[in-house]
Amino acid sequence: MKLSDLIEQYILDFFKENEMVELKRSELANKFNCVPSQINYVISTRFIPELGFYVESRRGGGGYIKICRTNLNRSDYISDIIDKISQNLSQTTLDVYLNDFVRYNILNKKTANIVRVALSDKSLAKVDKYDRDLVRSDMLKNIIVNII
Amino acid sequence: MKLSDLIEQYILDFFKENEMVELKRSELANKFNCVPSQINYVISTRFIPELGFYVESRRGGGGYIKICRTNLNRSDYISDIIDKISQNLSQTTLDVYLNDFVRYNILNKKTANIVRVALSDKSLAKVDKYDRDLVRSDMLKNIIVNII
DNA sequence: ATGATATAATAGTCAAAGAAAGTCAAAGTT
DNA sequence: AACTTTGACTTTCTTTGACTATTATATCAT
Repeated sequence: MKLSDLIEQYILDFFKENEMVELKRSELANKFNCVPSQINYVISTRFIPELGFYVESRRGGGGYIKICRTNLNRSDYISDIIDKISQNLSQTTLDVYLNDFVRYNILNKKTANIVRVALSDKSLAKVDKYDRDLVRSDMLKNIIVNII
Repeated sequence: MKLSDLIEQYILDFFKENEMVELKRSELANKFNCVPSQINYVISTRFIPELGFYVESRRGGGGYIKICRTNLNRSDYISDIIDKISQNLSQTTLDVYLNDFVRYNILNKKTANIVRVALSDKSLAKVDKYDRDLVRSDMLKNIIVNII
């Protein structure tokens, strides 16, 4: 598994117990034997506002990175999410969303997987490359609208 | 025997033990002393949904190609369907299939509906009108081999 | 004590380098 | 003609590092 995925998982594990995770960037980088900015990469690709994570941090002595998730209930989450899904949805970001949907019980694992497959680049191979992310976004939005 | 056939056989051998094979394109190319794109050729000509395979991949560091197999024999019904889904799948025909799937307990109603919405013309609005049926066909085939 | 300044300890940014896989068309085989 | 092999070029995602920005603490002058 990729380093970034490991770090993501490590952080996500905290959320099983907690609403909020506070970490020291350099410590974490140390634990995973990487440069500190790798942590920023993971956060900016996986702990995104669209999924209800918000991140605050402080530099200097005693600095920290705090990741919180807004604890929406299921129906609030659903009504919010459509607006937040941007016009462009990459395969990778879709994955991040789908994991979240499973967490919120919007889709079960099996269905999420079907959606993942249906909207994959492979399935969309015949769609113009530059339109794929647009189409994916439309599809996901339609799915969500329909669930409501 | 042709190189492509050798590679095909090599991959198929894994399936004797396993339902899923994950490989590194460049490693495999190396083992067979060929260019990496040869692997793509083998996959795209032999590991296709029509034959019960579902393929997914990822680029970048830690990338991979994952091939999953569905035992089409397990269900004559399904393999028939895949054969029947031609290159072109209209919205209407999709509906027919989906109803069948529900009847045969392959998908539950809710999931079938999600698929219906995801593959609808509305979701595919940004896809060239003349390509929609092609895309729909690819999507459904991938879904089918994936769910079994 | 007080305020000013330096120093150390953090975190952030951004672009380049790296590590895969994908595409496509030309050339080669059968 | 159909299928296979090859390779140059593209795209996607990750890792790294040099440089910047911010904050806390220590030190120094008054």
